[in-house]
Amino acid sequence: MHFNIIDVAKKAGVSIATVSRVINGSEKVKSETREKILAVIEELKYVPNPAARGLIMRKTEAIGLLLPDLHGEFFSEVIRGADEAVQAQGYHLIVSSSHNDSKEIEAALRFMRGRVDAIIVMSPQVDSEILLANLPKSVPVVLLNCRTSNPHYDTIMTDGFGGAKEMTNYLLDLGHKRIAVLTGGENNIESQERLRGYRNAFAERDLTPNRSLEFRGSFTEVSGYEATREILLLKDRPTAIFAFNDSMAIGAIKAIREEGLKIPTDISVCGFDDIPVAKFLSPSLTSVCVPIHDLGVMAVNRVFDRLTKRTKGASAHMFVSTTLSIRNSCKRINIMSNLEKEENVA
Amino acid sequence: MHFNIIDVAKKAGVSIATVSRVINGSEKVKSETREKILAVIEELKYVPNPAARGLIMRKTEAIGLLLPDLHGEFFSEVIRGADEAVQAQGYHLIVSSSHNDSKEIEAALRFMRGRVDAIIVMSPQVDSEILLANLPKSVPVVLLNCRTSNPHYDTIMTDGFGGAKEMTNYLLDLGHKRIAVLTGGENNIESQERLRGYRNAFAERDLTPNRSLEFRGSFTEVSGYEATREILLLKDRPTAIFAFNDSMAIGAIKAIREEGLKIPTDISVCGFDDIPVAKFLSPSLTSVCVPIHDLGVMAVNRVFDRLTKRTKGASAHMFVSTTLSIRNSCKRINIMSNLEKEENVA
DNA sequence: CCAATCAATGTAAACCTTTACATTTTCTTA
DNA sequence: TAAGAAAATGTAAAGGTTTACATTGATTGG
Repeated sequence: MHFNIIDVAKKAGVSIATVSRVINGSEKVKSETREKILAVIEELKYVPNPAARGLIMRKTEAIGLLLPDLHGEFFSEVIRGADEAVQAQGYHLIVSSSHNDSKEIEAALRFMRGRVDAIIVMSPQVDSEILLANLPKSVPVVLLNCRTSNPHYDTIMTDGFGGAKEMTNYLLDLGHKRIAVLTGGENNIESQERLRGYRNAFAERDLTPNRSLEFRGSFTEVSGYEATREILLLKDRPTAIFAFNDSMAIGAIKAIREEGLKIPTDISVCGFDDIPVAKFLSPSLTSVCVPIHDLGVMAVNRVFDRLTKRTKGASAHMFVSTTLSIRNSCKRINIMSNLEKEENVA
Repeated sequence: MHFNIIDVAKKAGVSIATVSRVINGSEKVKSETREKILAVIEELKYVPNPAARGLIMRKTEAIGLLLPDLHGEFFSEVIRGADEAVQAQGYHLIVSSSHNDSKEIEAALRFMRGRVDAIIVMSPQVDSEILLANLPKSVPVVLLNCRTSNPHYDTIMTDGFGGAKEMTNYLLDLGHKRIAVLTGGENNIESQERLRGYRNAFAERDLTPNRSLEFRGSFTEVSGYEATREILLLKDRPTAIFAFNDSMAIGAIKAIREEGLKIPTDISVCGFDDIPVAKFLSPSLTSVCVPIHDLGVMAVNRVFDRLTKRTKGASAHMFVSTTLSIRNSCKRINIMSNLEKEENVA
């Protein structure tokens, strides 16, 4: 059984108010009294109940973080960044996963009611309506890569369009024409944006990307692996595979290796996100670098801005740009030598 | 502003008790009344405050999970397993990281007071005393890979000793004699156990492992990378590197590649944990397979056992055994051909 | 030596629920 | 139709805190 503040007060022969005062360091308490109380606290190993305190203070010192999933390095990094930023303020993190399911989102958001001072939601799949309907009105909310344009909330979006476009341009510049893409889910905003970027890069060169080279994955290693096996069966094999995240790229690499092909000699592969392990793969993976860790930090910092300065100001909409991390998994295609080869064959 | 149960009661023209009854589905309320209340709840978008409910019910429907770190696939998998098991019971997870710092452990444990129904702690580094002093007495606790032999708590331990021994035997059987190891921190129980297993495998063959081949890492890619660079400088280079976790193995692979060496042709590498990405590396990484995800599940299940059956029974001490995941990063050394080579040189 | 001031401490309301017990309303049945 | 039972609803305490306000005791100035 745990003791409460009343037990401490009784044992120390004072009122609970005085105990509360020494716990919170505030007010002036006769040092004699203070020490006596401290001694009792130590003896009873009394720990204040933060839930009760949160109730009356309307301050929990916790931030809620709702992610689609807890699986893999991407989310792991977001969590780490958020946790870092939160700990720096003496706060704590309450993490939940939604699996892109509106019921789970609702459950998680309910759970957080009264338990957190602010909420960060990352939900690239579940659409506006459902999400917004469940968002609490009483605490600050930051939307991370959510498919909503509601200007009422603070939002942070990574530039999937720009990143994918840049990567596609890079591949096109290397001479690749047949570039297969591995997309995430149909209605995943991140996947959609990346697809848009990919297509746009082609369009700007008056090229039409081949729709039959757009393969549907689900941001998992396995889905990348399977889609790539299909791709490798194609008679006119693409010269490059652009996976819309690194996990799928990792799956793709495995499938390619199993087929006895060499990367990037036989086929180029690149990913998106630039998760920490990307640079350690072999060949090291060329990827679109998203500052994943910083995404978490930024979201938390935004939350604290709201929390401290009672900034009633208009909501902020941040756009996080990406950079290319060029490594060794993509190769220039020598068109001339290709032509020559064909000529030789002819 | 959020509404509370009193607002709902007023608006519906009933008492808060009745509102509470319809919220909790219990008791019999005239269906007419029930519907009216439900309508008001809907209208006001009322969500009960679980913190307040937790206070009086002494049940929060949350489980605390305290990990050394939130970084990387290993912890990510533990979290995922725990989250899965917890969600299956309609519970939620409160995750915190301690960074192996006793102050942070204390802070996290304080935070959890009154906020969780049970706590799972993984703390391979901070020692018994400090940990035990801060553990709550009022809720079930499960210790995951902690350096304590206190029989009072439920514990789950992975068999680091057995796993490392098995892997070392595997390497010895392949003909390796000079096997370098990359350890975790000095006072990390997991690292200690693995080191013990490694040494024991040698001892059982009446061999003495070369202490100068025990390199100190910290379970991170970078530390594995750096230690390996040192190793590669050795005049009498080891034929195999056994990293005590996969992250360090990944770092080792990078260092080896940078040196222009081939795995496993020039040097064998293996890891520990068998994180999901291990099988996707190239060469795919031979590793000691720890059922990471299941560790989380087991811990949670143990917690629910305590929570449901008020099992006052003696605490359980589970020992999780490992298996070898043999892949392509380790090669048999042909001792004969080595000898021949030397002879040729001579 | 008394009133005024100030420091130290105590009392009780508030935060938002749930629920045992009390009360009111409705329904049965003689 | 009245009494008694059953059903529906209400009242208030409890859970563990914080804090505005009240009270006590000591100190100071006249």
